[in-house]
Amino acid sequence: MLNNSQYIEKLRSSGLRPTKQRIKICEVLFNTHKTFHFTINELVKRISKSTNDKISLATVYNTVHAFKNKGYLKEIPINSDQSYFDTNTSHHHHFYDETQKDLIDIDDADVEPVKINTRIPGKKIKSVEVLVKVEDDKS
Amino acid sequence: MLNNSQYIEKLRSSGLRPTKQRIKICEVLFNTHKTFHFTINELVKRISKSTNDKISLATVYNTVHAFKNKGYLKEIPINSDQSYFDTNTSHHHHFYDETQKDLIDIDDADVEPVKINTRIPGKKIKSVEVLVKVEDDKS
DNA sequence: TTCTACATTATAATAGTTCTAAACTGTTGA
DNA sequence: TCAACAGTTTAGAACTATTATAATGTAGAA
Repeated sequence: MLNNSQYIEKLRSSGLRPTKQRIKICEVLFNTHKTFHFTINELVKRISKSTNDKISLATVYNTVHAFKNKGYLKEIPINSDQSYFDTNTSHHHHFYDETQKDLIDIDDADVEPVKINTRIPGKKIKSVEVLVKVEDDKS
Repeated sequence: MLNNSQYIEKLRSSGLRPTKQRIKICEVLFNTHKTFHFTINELVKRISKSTNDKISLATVYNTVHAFKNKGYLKEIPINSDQSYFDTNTSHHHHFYDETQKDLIDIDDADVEPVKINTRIPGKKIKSVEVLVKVEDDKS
C-alpha cells in the first residue's frame, strides 16, 4: 500500500513526470495488496469507478506502456483480441482458462525451472514464459 | 508432400467441404517438406504468388480458423499486433527474437519437460507452451 | 510568477479481424 | 444427369484495439 508521495517517487525514479493523471493510474494499479491482471479496457473501467475526473484513453495507453517499459508492469503473451497486463512483475507463469477466458497466476515455486538446452548465437535470453492452457474437465 | 486427393481427404475427414479455394490454401500450407510460421497477411501473399485466382481475405480467415479448430494449425501465443500460426502441430516451443520480430522453433528435445506442481480443480491441461524471448546480446 | 518542455486530451487514423448479404457451387436425392 | 438446397465465397462494410495528431494545459525550474 503506497501513498501519494511514494507514487510520485516511483514515477520520478523511472523518469516520468508525476502528473495528476499518472498518480491516479498508480493508485488504481498499485494501491492494493493483491496483484492483478487487466486489459486496458478493464483498467479504464476501474479508473472511472474510482474518480470523477476523466482520464483519456490515450493517456492510459501511454502510461501503461511507459510502466511496462520501466518494468512496473508485465505484458502476458496470450492470443487474444486485446493485450493482458500483470501488476505482478515477479517471475511467475500463468494458467489460461479457455472456458472462462480467465488468467490465473502459477506461483513460481509450482513450476520446475524450465531448462532450454539450445541457444541462438548472438542472442541472450530475456524471459522464459510458460502458458498453461486449461479447459473444463468433462471426463 | 500431399497431392490434391489427399488434401480432399484431409478436408473431408475434418468435416470441411473440399472447395477449390480450400484446396489451394491446403497446397500453400501443407505442400512443403518444412513447416513454417505465418501471419494471415503473409499467408495471403503466399497464396496470391502461387495462383492467379483471387481468394478473399474472409475465406482465408475462415479456413485458417477451421484448420486451427481441427488441430491442423496451431496458434502461437505471443503479444503482437497480429496472430501467428504454425503448421508444425507437434509438441514444441518457440524463441521469439524481439530484435528481428522473428519466431524460431525450439525442438521439443531441447526443452526439459515442464513440470507444473499445481492444478485447478475441475480443469484439465490442454497445452503447456513455453515462449523464450531473446534479444541481441550486446555484452 | 513566468516560461518552456512535456503531458493530456479529443478526435482522427490505422490495422487486424469479423460480419453481412448476395451470388455461387458442391452435394444429395430423384 | 439434373434440380434444389445447404453450405461457401466474395467484396466491402463494420468493428475494435491501438496509435498518431495537433491544439490546449500544466509541472517544474529559474
